[in-house]
Amino acid sequence: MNDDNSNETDKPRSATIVDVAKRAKVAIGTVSRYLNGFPIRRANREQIEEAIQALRFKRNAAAVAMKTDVTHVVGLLAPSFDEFHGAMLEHLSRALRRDGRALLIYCHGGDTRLMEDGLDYFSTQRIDALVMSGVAHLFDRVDQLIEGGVPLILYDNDLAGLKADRVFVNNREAAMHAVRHLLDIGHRRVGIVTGDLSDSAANERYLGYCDALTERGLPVDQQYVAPGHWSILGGTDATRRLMSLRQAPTAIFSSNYVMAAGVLRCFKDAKIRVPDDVSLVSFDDPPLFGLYEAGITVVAQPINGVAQTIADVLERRLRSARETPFGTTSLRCDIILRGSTRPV
Amino acid sequence: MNDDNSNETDKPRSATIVDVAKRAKVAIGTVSRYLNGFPIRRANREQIEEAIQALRFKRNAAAVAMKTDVTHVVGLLAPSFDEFHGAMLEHLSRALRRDGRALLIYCHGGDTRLMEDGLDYFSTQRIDALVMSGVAHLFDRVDQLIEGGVPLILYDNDLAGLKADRVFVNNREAAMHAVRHLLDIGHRRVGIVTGDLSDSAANERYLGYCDALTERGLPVDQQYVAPGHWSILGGTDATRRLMSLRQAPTAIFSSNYVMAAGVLRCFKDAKIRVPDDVSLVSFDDPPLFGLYEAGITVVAQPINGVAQTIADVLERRLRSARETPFGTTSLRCDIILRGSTRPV
DNA sequence: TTGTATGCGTTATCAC
DNA sequence: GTGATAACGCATACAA
Repeated sequence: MNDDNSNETDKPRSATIVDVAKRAKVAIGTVSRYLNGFPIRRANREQIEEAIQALRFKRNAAAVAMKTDVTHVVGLLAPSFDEFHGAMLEHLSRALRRDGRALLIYCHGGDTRLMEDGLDYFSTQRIDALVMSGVAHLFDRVDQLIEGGVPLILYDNDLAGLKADRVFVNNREAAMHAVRHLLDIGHRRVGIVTGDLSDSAANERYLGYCDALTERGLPVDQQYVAPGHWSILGGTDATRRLMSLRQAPTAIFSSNYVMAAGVLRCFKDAKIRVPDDVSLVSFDDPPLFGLYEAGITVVAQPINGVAQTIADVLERRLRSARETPFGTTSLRCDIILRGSTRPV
Repeated sequence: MNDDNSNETDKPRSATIVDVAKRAKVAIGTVSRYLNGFPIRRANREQIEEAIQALRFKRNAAAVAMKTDVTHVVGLLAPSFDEFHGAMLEHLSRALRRDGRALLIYCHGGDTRLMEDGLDYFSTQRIDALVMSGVAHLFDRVDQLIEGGVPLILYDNDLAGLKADRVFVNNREAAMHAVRHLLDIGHRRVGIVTGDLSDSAANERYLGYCDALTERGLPVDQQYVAPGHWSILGGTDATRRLMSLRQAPTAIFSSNYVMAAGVLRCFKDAKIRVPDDVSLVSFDDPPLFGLYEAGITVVAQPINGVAQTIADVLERRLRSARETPFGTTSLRCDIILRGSTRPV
């Protein structure tokens, strides 16, 4: 008899389905059926519910996972949880909750070793699916995970060739519209601060920039293309380079908000005023951009929309087998005109 | 014999410890011993390692959890993942990883129903510990979790009476220093935008504000105390109220950065210039505050320090039994002087 | 509908 | 050190 719980120091063992069955005076299978929503005789149901309440019974997810191979946990692998990924995480977390799932997160900070460690951890934890922003050199590891039966959903940045669902924004068109706006108000020398062009997101945005120029019959002058490596420092350096050109640009398009912060940093140091001296448009719309001086004109990603879509796609794939063909969704970004741009 | 895996559509069943044992020609127990770092005969070790590689074996965390009641997963319950909680999450995630743990997150957005749902989900998932920012009306639910054997660590906001470890910042002193700075440079009418005073964080910061005034022999005039309810809108409203006083304050202290954004919003709408017309100091230092015009003077919370401390405390409590007395750590905040304050 | 029995992948407890 | 074997808590196939 283990009825005497003599060791008080240890974690108290919580009630199991057996305890519930015993107390409700029904069979263990009946309790299980109740828990899984199958029809139950009314009297039994009440007994069971009473027992569950009284015993504070909570299903043991580990045991369920072992039986069913379903954990109701989705892995999220991200480089950081800044304004962008943080917002993503928040919305995604809520959206997944709708279907009874939650996010197990792993933050790799761009470190390859950590990414691989994260993938290992996830496969040990038997996550139901993986959501991540693509990273090129992770192809093999991620592919193994997929072959191991873990559905993958890519957001933000693509990783071509993977058997995965994808949810992106229309990077190219959005960037094109942003730059077109600058051209519309008379700018002719428009600089771009790019992310790493090996990243699809950076490349697409760069191509959009080219599209806008080409559309107007303007050449793509490489001296106006400054790599900012997605970082604030990179953004500052890139801007410094751009602004020291003999023919400095009159407008700058930043491929993300982090680098735009770097751009602003440079402007601040060099006493360059926005938009009096230079116009600025940035991808992403972190909350504080609306407040900066006259406000920063931005390409606002529909982060919530991306999160909802990921949750939808995930739910469908997890529910209806795995045979569905993989799809790519592309969501439209809005351009928000604020005070950081003005006609030349 | 299930050696023929005829169904290709389903999730392929991954290798188990049994497969490894078979291939390595050792007993299953030996493999387990190897996996858990116990001494193993050299020849066996090599066999096992080869098998693990070849079979791509990954320990099944669900099975381990079932046996040991340890999941290596820590729950994080937060209202949102904005700049503050997002940064917290990022640092904490990394710090926990050091000890082989990861974060399962749940975002409640202030909704009581969601909080309770989150707690239920966590207890089903058998998290090893819970990290959260205290919320008053959750006392009973959280207490149950603790009684159920889940260690709790509180950060950001206290929830008095709970058997938990606590990691906070020196809210009161930090706020006092911030307001003292305003007094030092000659301000006499200093307004405060407070959070919900039922939250310890808001109250402490308010008390710090009072301390600074009292220290200088100044009265705490309630008309200068404007509740901003932690929200951007609340911050805007509060500021509007403060600035429409016949004797409007010449400086404002905002109890967090979200409300400070609201303050700035109000200033922008009312064409009030910072710091020419009014000085501003805010709690929290989101990345973009350093760039705003002349920069916002802030009380910077050591978010990384808090995260590391939480990880340390957690590790200790999870390792060395539960009998250790609960502790409260208070970390010091730095004041970063930037351009949003100036002498009257 | 309900009860019973089996097994999921590990760890832990034994004798060896 | 090693090899068998009994749990862990639950879902499920099967017989009733």
